Amino acid sequence: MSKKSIPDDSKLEILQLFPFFKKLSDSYQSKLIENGEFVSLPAGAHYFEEGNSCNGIALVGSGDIRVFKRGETGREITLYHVERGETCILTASCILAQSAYPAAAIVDRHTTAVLFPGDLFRDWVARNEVIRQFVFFTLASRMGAVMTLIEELTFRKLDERLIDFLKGKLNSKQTLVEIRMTHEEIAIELGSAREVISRLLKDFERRGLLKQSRGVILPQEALLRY
Amino acid sequence: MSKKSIPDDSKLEILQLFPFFKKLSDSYQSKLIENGEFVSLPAGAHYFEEGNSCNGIALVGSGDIRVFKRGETGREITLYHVERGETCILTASCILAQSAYPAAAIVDRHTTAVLFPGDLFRDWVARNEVIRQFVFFTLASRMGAVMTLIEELTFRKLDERLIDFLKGKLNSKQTLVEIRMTHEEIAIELGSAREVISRLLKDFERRGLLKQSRGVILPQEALLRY
DNA sequence: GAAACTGTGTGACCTTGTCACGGAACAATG
DNA sequence: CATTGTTCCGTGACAAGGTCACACAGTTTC
Repeated sequence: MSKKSIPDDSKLEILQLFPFFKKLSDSYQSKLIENGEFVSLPAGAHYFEEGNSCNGIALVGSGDIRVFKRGETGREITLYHVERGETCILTASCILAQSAYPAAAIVDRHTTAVLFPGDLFRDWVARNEVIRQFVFFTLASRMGAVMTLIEELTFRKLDERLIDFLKGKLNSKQTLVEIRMTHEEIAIELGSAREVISRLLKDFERRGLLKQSRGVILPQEALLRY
Repeated sequence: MSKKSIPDDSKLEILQLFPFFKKLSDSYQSKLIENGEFVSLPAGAHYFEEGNSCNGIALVGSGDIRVFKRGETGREITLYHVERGETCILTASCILAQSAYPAAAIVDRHTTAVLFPGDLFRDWVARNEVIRQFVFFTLASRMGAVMTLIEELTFRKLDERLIDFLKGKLNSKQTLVEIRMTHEEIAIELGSAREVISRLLKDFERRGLLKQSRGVILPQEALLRY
């Protein structure tokens, strides 16, 4: 994990992505700016391994941290991503309950964040209503998301989930842009196997829902109708 | 949901199952006793449906509430049980984040509990360190449990999961007592289908791991070696 | 351009979920 | 106790998805 010091204004820039920050009193705003550390995490860095204890919480300004579970066979499933304007609430939960981290996390794309020491954070949650609300709200929504994931895994078919996943990749852009992911990466997102994703994508291609080339998927109009 | 008033001492009896209660100041202990309502929930009662909002949190004294997800096909998967000395932390999370309940819950066995109004509970969590610790600790451990469930669903085979489940039923008793559950009930616990459980159990029976009769599974020595 | 690596395609096989039955054990009733 | 209905279990056929083995096509390295 590489870190370097940076003037307060880039910390401020990140903190301002979080609506709760603006609701804080001036004195708390300064506390956060003073005690937060600006960190820069290179892609590929292991943010957490399963069983680690947490000693800091990060508010992410840019990049992407992937939180996932790894099975004994080496297969993986992504639980969720932490991106611009979000925080890894699982870390918070560990800090507050002083328990071990129940998953692994890796930096998918180069990430910048403001990092706060765990004990300080615990103290703030105890004293400040706004921060506490933020924590509870984020915890509850992740909890809901994780339960929805269980529902998906248990009841939905993979082809539907794959189509939803691809459409989700487009929604953020709005147009039919190409998706630069390998079949392996997609399998990891959905908790499936590479071969299975290959088969499904091939089938989608035959049905005219998309075109493929090495490392690239180019969705077609037809995909959106599913 | 049937409720009836009961003298304070049965409320006290339930509250004393929770370690955090003893750590509270006398004044908070009295607050809890005064403001808690003793409730008795008959088996089969719908405690919550998905999407409900939560207006109270229950500390369970006896019985069993099952929290689960239901798929479109009618299949179900159990997320966890709330039993003696536990609380449905998901309710707490909803109350604190003022969000909707992301699952369904049903009373599996007749349950007694002490129920607190949501807004009062929210206030206590804000003011009292002991209660807040309790909430965070419980939230974190459920979060961990749910993530472990995802891991199980994604990576482990059903026969292993079924054996673990059966052994888990024994651990609480310690001896090779009979397990009184139908195949259907087991399927619901594991998020599988009745026919699949039937097949596996039949296979286990052939291999001498257990004996079966209608509604009853009688584990054998051999089961423990798996 | 040969070698090494990475990404994709495919067939065979196994596990699990689904559907459609049939039948056995049990309970309630006249 | 015979009849009827309900609950629970067994089974075969098929579909979906995970696993394994291996071939081969693009890319990068040297």
